[in-house]
Amino acid sequence: MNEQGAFRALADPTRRQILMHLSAADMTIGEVSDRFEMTRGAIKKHLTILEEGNLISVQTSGRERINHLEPLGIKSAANWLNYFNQFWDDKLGALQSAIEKETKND
Amino acid sequence: MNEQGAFRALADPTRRQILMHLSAADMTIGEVSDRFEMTRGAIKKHLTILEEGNLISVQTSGRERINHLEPLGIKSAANWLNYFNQFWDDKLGALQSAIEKETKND
DNA sequence: TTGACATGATACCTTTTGGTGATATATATC
DNA sequence: GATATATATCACCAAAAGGTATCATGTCAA
Repeated sequence: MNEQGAFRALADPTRRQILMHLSAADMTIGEVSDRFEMTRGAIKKHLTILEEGNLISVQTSGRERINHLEPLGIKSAANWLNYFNQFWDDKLGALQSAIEKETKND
Repeated sequence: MNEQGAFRALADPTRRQILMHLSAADMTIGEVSDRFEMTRGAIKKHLTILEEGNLISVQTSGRERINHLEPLGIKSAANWLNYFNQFWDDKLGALQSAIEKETKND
């Protein structure tokens, strides 16, 4: 629950692109902003919103802030969406129930 | 692809609640707005945005408009999120690859 | 300690968003 | 036809979002 922060963060295309970049490697704010034609300030705001949605987490190292992907928010959004699978695809729903069972036994 | 409309629509909590209501039953605009303390006009706007994101589709019947859940948009958002599973949960990723294979053989 | 570098923070601007209220149109129903 | 019902549309408003520019702070390196 509390998927609001995650869905709010996911609504912006720039933020989704940031997540894609962070899936390739952890990055500092500067490294992220190098990949966009936008000021550091704007990127910093996006990173803050991603952090609030628990889609990324941040580790400070000296004067750098290293951003990396965080499962929590992404999973909460994905779980919310997966609720709807049951309404049009029973087979998929059954398999995903199996996954949940499986992952609990880790 | 083109998941922007879906994610934009999902960002608002009222719209996510509407989807939950529509998962129980198809509803006219009036029936949806009866479930919220908000004007019909506001609900109509939300339904338009949900339709633009392909999260619902609408069938006209006389003077009524019947809204019902639509897999397309929800699946496109879910698929986008599922891409990230591979980065922290190999077992889950493997099982979901199996699902994709399975559902293609339908 | 001085200077360069990475980030933090703030004020400001424009556009979008989420909502209201009023009015118009189309369709049932009597 | 007259009237009630369901929705459509439009103007309007306040607040939030997305961006810039500027200045402050903390840290590394010589």
